[in-house]
Amino acid sequence: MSRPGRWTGPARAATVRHDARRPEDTMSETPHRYTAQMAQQIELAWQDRWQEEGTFHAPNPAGPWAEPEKVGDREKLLVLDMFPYPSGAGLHVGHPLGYIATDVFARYHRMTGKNVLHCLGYDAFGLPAEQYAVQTGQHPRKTTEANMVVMKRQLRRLGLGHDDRRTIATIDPDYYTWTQWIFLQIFNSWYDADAVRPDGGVGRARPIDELVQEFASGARPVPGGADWVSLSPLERSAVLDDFRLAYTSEAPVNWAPGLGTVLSNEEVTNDGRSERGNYPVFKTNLRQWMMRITAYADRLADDLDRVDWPDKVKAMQRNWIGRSQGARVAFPVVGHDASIEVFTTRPDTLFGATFMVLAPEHPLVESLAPAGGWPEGTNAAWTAGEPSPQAAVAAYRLAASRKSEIERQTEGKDKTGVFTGAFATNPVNGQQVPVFVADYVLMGYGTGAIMAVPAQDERDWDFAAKYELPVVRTVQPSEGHPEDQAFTGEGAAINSSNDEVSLDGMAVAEAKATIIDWLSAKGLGEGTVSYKLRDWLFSRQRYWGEPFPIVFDEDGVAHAVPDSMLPVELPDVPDYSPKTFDPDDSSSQPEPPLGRVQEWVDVELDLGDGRGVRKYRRETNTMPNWAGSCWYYLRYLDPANHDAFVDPANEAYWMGPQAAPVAGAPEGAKDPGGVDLYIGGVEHAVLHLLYARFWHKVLHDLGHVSSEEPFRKYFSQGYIQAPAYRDHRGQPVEASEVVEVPDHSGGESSYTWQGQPVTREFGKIGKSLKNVVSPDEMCEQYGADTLRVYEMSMGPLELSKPWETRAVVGAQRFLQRLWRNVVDEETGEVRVVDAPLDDATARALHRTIDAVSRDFPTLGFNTAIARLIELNNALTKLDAVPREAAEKLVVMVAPLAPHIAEELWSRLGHEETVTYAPFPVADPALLVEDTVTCVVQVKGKVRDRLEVPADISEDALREQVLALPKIQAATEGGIRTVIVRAPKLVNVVPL
RNA sequence: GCGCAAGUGGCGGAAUCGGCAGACGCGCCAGGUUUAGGUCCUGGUGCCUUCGGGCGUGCGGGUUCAAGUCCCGCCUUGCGCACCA
Repeated sequence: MSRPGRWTGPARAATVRHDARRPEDTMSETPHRYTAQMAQQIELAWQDRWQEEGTFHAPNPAGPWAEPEKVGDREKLLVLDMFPYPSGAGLHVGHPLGYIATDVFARYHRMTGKNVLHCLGYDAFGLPAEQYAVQTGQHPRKTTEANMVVMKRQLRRLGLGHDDRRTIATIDPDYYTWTQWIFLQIFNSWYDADAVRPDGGVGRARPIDELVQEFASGARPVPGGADWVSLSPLERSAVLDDFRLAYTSEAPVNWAPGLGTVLSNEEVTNDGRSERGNYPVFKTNLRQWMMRITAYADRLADDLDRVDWPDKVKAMQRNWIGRSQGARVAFPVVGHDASIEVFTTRPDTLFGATFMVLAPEHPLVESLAPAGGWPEGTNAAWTAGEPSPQAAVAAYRLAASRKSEIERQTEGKDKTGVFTGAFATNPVNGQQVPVFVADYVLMGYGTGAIMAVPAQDERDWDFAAKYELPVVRTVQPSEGHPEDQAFTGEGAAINSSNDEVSLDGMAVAEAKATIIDWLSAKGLGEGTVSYKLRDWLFSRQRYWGEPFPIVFDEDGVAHAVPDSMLPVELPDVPDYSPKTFDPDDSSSQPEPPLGRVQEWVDVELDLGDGRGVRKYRRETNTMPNWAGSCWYYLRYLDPANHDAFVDPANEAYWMGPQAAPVAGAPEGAKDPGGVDLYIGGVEHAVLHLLYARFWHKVLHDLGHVSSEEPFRKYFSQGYIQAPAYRDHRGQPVEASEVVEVPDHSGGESSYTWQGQPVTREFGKIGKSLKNVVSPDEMCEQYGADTLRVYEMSMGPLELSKPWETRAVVGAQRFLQRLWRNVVDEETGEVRVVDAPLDDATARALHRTIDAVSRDFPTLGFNTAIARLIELNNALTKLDAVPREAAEKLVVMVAPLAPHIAEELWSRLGHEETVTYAPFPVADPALLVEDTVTCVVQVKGKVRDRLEVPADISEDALREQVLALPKIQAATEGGIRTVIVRAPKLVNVVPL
């Protein structure tokens, strides 16, 4: 290796010159020390150079930016962070944690020769952006764009190696053109549950035109039995709405008057409030846009097996989808045409069903209750003191409708209900069982009705106990099971036979299968699957979102705006604020702000459908902010493409399925493809991550993308918490103004704010706890490289950990020592020597290379930094640092602290950026030691140590150890055994 | 209540297979540089100790020559779900 011995700065290098130093440094004896000011100059200079040279531009194989010669046969790597919302408050030090981690990972892989795509855009539509605008009295476009400028500056200051050409924002018409286009793809599709997919699975999205053709030709019967040709456009539209993947329906939706908009189930907390703003949410019947995500429930659940995600997040998604196997069984109502359909996961316990329960909202409830008084012999406890079943049911339903979700919950396990006065027939044994209404059965799950089996279900047991209902055990409880409790475990079926079928003696699984077969054969029921997942409510009564590319004709039929007319631009309006109401006014109705813009709403268009120019009304709802984040990662791949949302070749290159499936995938699983590494917070586990998977699968079915999953590997990073302080009233006080008072007797420090004592806690960084630490102030006080190294050294990425500003100096000292190993602090000269490495240094260097190149790909940045510090400290102790060691160390530090690495790399005589310098490779010969310290134990406790050759034989080692004086002394009474694990350990066990 | 994850120095955290517990950093202690403070540098730093050693990875048991690591029971904290039939 031949390098200039002295730095001769290349003309274009960003290298800081002597004359750039600050006045106070000229007074000092170490004017060339790596200080915060020095770091600042270096960092800004290199950020400029990166931008000028397009250092992080990733070549595409196809599309407008095609550079196939630069792509070559390099392996690709797509590394992304979750789409950030450009907050008006700016970033705090918790935000960049993930961004820095992906950057280190991306930079490391560039040094291994991969074609790495890493970039970041802005999720700029949506409620928070709009609320911020309303608060500040400015148009959301203005505030959002201003926020993006601030955030871009903050991110740039951190030295993130993003391909800046690919920075997109959801609010750009060029972007939301394609969001609307994808919406129309979904609108114009239906889910054919019987269609065979190329991968052999069953069920996929197909164009709606194909369905229309099948209806028209008679190949597929029109639901309801009508003849397609004779249906009116409105009737056809209604039929298709039952098939489309995006459709309007009149259904109970989540209405938050305080927010002025409806919300999806995923945006409502389980205590019935809005996730954003914590407003009460009410169920109201409204015509709204829905997405048929339920069609994909199975694939969304199954395909989790093929992605590399945290188990916790997979569990959360599976839980949300809530798939359970069971059976539907019909119970005919006595003296009535109707049957009550129930869903049960325990059809094996049918013989133990002793009563039934309907949800208060169940449509049959009203007609079930017989006119007149209570049936003969009705238990007084069942009547709630009402004179008749109809009165009792009406009173109960009214009471239930007035209860909020919270009330239903806080009432806990105390079951309430009333008898409807009706009986139904248990199909397996002909027994007539009473039918109740009770709010422990939920309308939103299964069929909204259950068969109650108190012997095998705790909830039913509680209800039966309270209302004195019979209990029939149909599963033999295990020995010692209390008599007064339901038995939900495994056991042999008992009391379960009729003239045709007997389950007695069967285990649960066999009994289920047997009874389902019998029910199916008799036409009384069938095996089925039930899901918790509901269709996705997709409209919002908000201004700041993508307009729907939909117009309604005078009959009220929805029509897609033709692709050629996209985008449907969001009109600029003077009044963009949503109409909000008293948060508790459940009778209020949403009013979309776009509805106020008459001249935008009423249009005359030729949709190109042969009907010529006609009058239409535009859809005035807007899309939820999830729309933009459902596909942004695809746009990164080809942001300048005007012919397609992404060129298929670019999608296949960056995201296509890989040869080998992820670790842990089932045997023989096909790889789904997707982003190679996706890092973001776990708060999106069932929102963004589920919605994006759904859209991706639709796009896959329609042939637009080759990958089946958007995010092949997802990693959820922990949060950074910061100390927060409260005064005696419990009010947070400004954390930066708190003074620590050390306890001199060795106890814990106490804290004061403006002289008064305050208590400390650790919490989420933010305005509400007044504990914001901004990356800007860290960059100013220490430099971006120091901030990066500190954040990456705090601990494992997945853990939440406390921020400690005073500990940041440790990272700075490391970089300062690194600098000093290369640059003379007094003269600024490069001080490395062109001398060969001594043996110890060579070994230390290669051990570090080995460890670090195992840590970087597994996101073990904290341990990588520890090893780099060790090596750096070892070099510090040498009289002079050999060039080879310095250069390799600089290259290894570059992913973590890229600016100082670039500067040192340049001063060491390299003209090219260090970004693509090859990562050092460890020499295996230098990883094996000649001699090893052997630990000598007596009964498992360390008693001595011994330097031995690494290749020593077991016998020789045993002999040497037994000859040691300490061992001799310890084994005077004789030896029971000697365990030898050559060369590292010998354990002697005396008698 | 159910499910999952985690409990290691004063603090953040290290520790492929069961094989030297506490890497690295903060803090703290001592020394050096400095008029002084800070910065910076060097060294030390689990606890106890009669200086032999003893005790130590939430608690109690077990397996093993050997346990932070494996098994059983419990406690605590965090997260998720929460009448889902």
